[in-house]
Amino acid sequence: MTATEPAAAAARDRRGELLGTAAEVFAEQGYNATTVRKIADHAGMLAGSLYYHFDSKESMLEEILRTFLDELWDGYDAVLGAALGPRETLEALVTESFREIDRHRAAVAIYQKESKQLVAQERFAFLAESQRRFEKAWLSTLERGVAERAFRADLDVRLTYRFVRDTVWVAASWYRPGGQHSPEEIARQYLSMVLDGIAVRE
Amino acid sequence: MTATEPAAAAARDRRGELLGTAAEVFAEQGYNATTVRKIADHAGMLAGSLYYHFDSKESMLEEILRTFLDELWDGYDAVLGAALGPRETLEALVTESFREIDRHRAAVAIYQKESKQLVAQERFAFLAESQRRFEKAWLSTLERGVAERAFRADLDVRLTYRFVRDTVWVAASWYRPGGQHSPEEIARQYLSMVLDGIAVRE
Amino acid sequence: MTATEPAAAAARDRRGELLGTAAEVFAEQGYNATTVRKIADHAGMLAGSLYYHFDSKESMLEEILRTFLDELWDGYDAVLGAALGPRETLEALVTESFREIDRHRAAVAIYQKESKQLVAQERFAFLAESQRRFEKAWLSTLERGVAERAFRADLDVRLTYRFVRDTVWVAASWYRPGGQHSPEEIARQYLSMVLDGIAVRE
Amino acid sequence: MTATEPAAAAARDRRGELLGTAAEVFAEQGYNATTVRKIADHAGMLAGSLYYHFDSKESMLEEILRTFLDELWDGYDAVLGAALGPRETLEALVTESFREIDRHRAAVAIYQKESKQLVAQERFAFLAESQRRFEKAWLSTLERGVAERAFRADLDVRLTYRFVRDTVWVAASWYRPGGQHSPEEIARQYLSMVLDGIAVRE
DNA sequence: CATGAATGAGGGTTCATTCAT
DNA sequence: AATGAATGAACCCTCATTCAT
Repeated sequence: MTATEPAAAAARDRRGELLGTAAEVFAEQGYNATTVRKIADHAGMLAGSLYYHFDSKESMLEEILRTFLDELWDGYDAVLGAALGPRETLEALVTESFREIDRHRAAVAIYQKESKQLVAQERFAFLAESQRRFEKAWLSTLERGVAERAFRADLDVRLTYRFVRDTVWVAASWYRPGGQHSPEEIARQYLSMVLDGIAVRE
Repeated sequence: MTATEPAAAAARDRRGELLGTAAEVFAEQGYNATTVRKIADHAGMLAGSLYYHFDSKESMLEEILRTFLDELWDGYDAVLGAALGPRETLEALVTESFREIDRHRAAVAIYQKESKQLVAQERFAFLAESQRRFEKAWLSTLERGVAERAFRADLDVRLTYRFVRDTVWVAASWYRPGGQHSPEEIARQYLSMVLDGIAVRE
Repeated sequence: MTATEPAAAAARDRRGELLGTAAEVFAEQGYNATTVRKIADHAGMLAGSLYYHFDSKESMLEEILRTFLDELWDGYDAVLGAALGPRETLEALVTESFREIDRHRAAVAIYQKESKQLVAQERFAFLAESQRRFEKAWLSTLERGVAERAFRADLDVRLTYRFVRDTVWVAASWYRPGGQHSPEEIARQYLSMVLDGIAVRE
Repeated sequence: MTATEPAAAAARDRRGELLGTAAEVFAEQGYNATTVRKIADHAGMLAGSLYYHFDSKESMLEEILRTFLDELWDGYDAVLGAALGPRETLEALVTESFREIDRHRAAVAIYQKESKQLVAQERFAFLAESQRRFEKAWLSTLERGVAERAFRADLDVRLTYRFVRDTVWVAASWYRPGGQHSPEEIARQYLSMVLDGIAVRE
């Protein structure tokens, strides 16, 4: 270890802190409505000072989303590589999603709200790539489930995909970490509704 | 009929057209990212000309949302006043919601994306009022359903409320009117998933 | 007399009315702060309609000021041509000025407030011409008065000119026609102060 | 003394410079006709840069007028608190006024031209307050003077108040600091006219 | 690392003016 | 004569960004 490493680690931490602050403000006010000055206020510095740490407001957004998606895919890939049955896969994906919402609430909220406009930009092409992988993972799981009679035969798979996807991620808009339900508990209840429905079985 | 009535009707139509155009652009690009010039471009006029018809960009947004909510509540009130059982009420509310998404897709999308920031403003306090009524209508329907054993006894009613609410309205982000499914058809499939779940019954 | 003359007279009257309205608004709110729309509102018509009667906002201002100055000079020329002594000339000019304030209060107020900026424009060069004649008339009267020992020998004539000029015209800013003092009465009191001062003579 | 004090002093100076520039342009062109860009041009910067120092064009105007009135009242209060006779008070007030015109020519000119419209606004209510105090100070001085036989018994005190007030302040429209007459010299001549009149005493 | 001051590109809005009806 | 709708230039202001200190 050289003497510069602790300094480098401190710098990394500062970046992380600042990104966290930025993510919170982006999530709460919307990316466009968030001024660089507001972020700086929350961080206790002046707007110009942020440019020592980051190239631009957009690069902060990019880093926030990239970090989130990298971690999300670490979790998803572990699930998808585990060779589970379709129902278990779906359960694991949903649970993993709620865990990500718990850890990256702000990033998820930003993603939900802004990704549709952002994908059009070259710089955020990685969002489209992620969406394609996401769709493929879910669709194949659902199709496998229908084929293996784990899921109902009459499902419109694309519609169901959108149903489950939205249903899970929109939760980021109201979820508050540290609330009375753990992510796993919320996942369990969501899965119960999605899998078995809310109606009483006759 | 006086001679001025056709002119007044024409003026109303023009307003309506312009609001439709504005709603589309707001929905597609986001309210903040939409410049008045973009709206004017879409309408084939200059930015300043819009101010002959409207007081401000914000007043356009307000009128779009007010018109949508007024119509929505016309439909909802009819359902709620019909004294249906809880399951039928839920079915009717969901179906009505998809009809509104069909008729006011842009307004619904705007509502979904912007209402959280907007309610903080005095001018958009009517959104909060609508949300309260909305929540009350759904919660009471769900509670009634649990009491009457139409819905499962183990439901977390608040969680279920959010689940169903989001599930329905998020559809506005991908729904395209004139597609292959009618709103009623989509409502039917959503209801099938929400009520009976996607898993095969053993 | 042809049949068109009454119509022409009516048109002249309408112009006069509109100019009177415009002058009032200009005087009250300032020329720049007065929008064409405000004038039209006061006249009970739409902004565009004014352009049937006048070429531009500026041409309204010009006509208001020209009409006022024409009448003012009619009065002044009568006084100056009457071959009075310097003190009597001064008294007559001041009295005439208060009569003009009474008749053209709005125009005088506009003149006071705006002429300094306006003279720079070609179109309003007539204001400069009027100011030159004005200055000449007053200076020569004062100089004559000093020479003939009607006015004090120690007067700084230019300073006195500005003193008397401002003192009189500024009255337009608070004068209200139809108040308790007639213009002649106000003139008398002003003259008493200007000629004899406000201090008690020992 | 800390190290930050010189910086704070420099910032104060910059504000002062900019306000001086703005006041000059406001005085010359009128508040409404003055664009923020023109001020910035005179200050050698871009329009947007002014907003680093000031909240708005209006706040610049407010600060200019407040600063002027604060200083004016410092001077007036000293005079009024000195327990002079009415004639000496009047002389001192007039002299003080010309000194203020000398120091704040631009602000006085702006005040003269704009205050009538401005008082209507909440933000400029302090102008009305100042006017009330001003009127009270002058009226009581004049009344005292009449009672103590320093001023003529036949004065219409309100009319005289307006006469003197206008007489003094209008001078700001032509006065140029650094000209051949000092403010005290001009005050002396004005007082001579106001107190003793311009006519020869018989 | 952070500040203070400035840049420059837009953004929402106003308004005198035009013109077909 | 007057209306209704539109134009286009300009205006005040915001904000991401830069940079010397």
